[in-house]
Amino acid sequence: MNICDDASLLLNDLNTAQREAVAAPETHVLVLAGAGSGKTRVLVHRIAWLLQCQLARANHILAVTFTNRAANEMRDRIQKLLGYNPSGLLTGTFHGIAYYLLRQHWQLAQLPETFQILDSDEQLRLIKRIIKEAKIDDKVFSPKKIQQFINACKEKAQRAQSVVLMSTDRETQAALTVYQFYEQTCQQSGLVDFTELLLKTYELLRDDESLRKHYQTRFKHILVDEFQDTNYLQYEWLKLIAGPAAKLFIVGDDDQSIYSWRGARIENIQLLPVEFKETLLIRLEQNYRSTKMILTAANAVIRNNKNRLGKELWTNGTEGDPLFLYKAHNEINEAEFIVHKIKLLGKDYHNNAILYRTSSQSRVLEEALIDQQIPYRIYGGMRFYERAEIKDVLAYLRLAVYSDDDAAFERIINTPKRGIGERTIEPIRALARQQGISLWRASRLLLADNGFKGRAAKTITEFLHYIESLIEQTHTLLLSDLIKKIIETCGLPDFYLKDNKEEGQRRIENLAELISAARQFEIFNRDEEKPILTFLAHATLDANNDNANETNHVQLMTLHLAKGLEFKRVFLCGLEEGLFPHQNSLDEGNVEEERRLCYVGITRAREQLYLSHAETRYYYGERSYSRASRFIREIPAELIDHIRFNNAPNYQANVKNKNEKFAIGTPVLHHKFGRGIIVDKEGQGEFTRIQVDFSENDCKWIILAYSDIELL
DNA sequence: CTAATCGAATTTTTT
DNA sequence: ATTCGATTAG
Repeated sequence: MNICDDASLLLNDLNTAQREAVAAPETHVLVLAGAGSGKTRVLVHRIAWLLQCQLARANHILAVTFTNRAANEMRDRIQKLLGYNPSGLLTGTFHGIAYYLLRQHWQLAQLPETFQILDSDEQLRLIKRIIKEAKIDDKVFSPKKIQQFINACKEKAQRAQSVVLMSTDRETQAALTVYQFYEQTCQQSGLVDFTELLLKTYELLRDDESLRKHYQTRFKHILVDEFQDTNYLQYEWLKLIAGPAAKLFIVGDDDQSIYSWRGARIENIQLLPVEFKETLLIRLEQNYRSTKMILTAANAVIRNNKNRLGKELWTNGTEGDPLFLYKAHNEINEAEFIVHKIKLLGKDYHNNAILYRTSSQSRVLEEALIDQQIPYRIYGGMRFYERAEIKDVLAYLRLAVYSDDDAAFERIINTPKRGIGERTIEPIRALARQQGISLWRASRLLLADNGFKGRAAKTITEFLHYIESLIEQTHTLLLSDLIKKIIETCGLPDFYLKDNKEEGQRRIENLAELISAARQFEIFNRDEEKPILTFLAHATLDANNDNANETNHVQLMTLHLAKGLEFKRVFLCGLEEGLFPHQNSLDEGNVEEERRLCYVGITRAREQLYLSHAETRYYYGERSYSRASRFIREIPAELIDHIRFNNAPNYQANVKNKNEKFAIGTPVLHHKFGRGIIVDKEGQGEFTRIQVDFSENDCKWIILAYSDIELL
């Protein structure tokens, strides 16, 4: 048996198309992989195939994903499949790999060895600071807009000097000025934002021929997952690192492109076969996840999009249940319906996912789940390393490792409050700007020159001494002990407690968790040469500390977060015009992306799919009324079962105005059931009982009324 | 310098 | 409704 016969075992449980992809000859391959068609499987098997057929050694292979979740999953599955962990195989996110390259070549990239990664939050803070310093009117062009502008420029590989302005209006001019200052500050403070990671490596490879040759020779096979999410810079970056010889193995699905608002270019996937001649195109259309009903619905919806490569999912699986549709009176009623159904459908709560368009929709759902005492977990929101307390402590650490880090300096100079306010900081900034030095150096200079008056001099001295003591300890203490030390001595815990007792306690617990995380890190990275730097990068690049407990919870998340996941039962809620598709997308003329989002949502379900919409819901504290989403209409009616739900035929509340006389036909508003009219009444005074029709054609609700009923 | 108060803005989110 | 930020009063 030769090696390739052995490897053919890898092909055993694959279908024809998957096999064709995995065992493809050494050319470029573009795999159009529909939802649930086993794309990760193909990717992982391809790597194993290359290794086992000895087409490549592990260090010849580069595998790129977008999220850490995907990268971790890929690594796990490769190890499971091969039975060992191939050393030298480089897998990771675009940003993770770029970071790796910059750490290797920091000198060539003209960075300090201890350069720090700036997350979007810190990037925004920095931009705001610069706007203030440059005295630019932030009402003309908001900081967020400028942040987007800068990132967009970088994603087009445009430096501040080389920006090609589309328009020369005042706003754009101002944004460009900020961009210039921002670049300067980052360079000076050794700060690299997310996009900069990619841009810097891109420039490095572009401008340094020997380095470029080195990597182009090393990587003979480059595999990319979720290619539809790449932006311009990532694509250019990829082409550069691939060079003329490397073979690309690209997996993606244009129908699941839902990140255009973040710069993802669906065109890349269409461009690839044109730019890389002799690309083998393979479609994976057999779906192993969902029932026929669900797939038919998904196909029917996505068919309404004009701009697609074309693909139709099919399955050998069962017909399955029809889709269920519930029309709710309002968002509370919708939530009650979903929770009621979940309760009815058994105790395997983790089989249920509730998906929604906007995260604000989660609150009502959460309340309904609490009300019925059903365990749940909301995904998204604040992640561990994004929490203020964690970032505060890490800023101390950053300043200790690299004192010129202005972002870290600004963050903690007066956190906790030590009486260093604007009056004191402003001269430091001025000096720093004037001399072209960091805030840290400026404050030392100013102190030496007796530039601080009275109290300021004392507090600044204390602060500088404190940081200096930390700097010394970076050489002696273990990472986790250093963090522990910082927490104990910096005064943050007391500061948090003083601000808010309960919240403060939680923050302190998180700080304890940070020490554990550092300990964990030490254990898993024993031979790490620069543990502090790597830990800090890990904290920013992989902010998720998700101890995804596989416990029995209903899962709540936005549709965006659901991509790549699957659930036995999916509740897709808030299917209303204006919400989903979202009004902003309609205004921008980007319904197709919303439709792809809907397609993603539908194809998350293995067995049952519940759709729901509410006739009215609260929106920014105001009631709004909307029609059912067009996406519901795009699903063939014969696939849909309309369901009714009668959860409160006798809703009781207290009379607010006992002597009120209610006439039949009076329009009323109820916080739970929405708008209706009084159709009947019995009794009077204190125990008046009215019957209200809250939906013209459905069931009637008898209300024993009325503190929360408003007469209209 | 800090605390309180008022007003504006509010899709989606990874790295 | 709720949050964040800027302005204003202590």
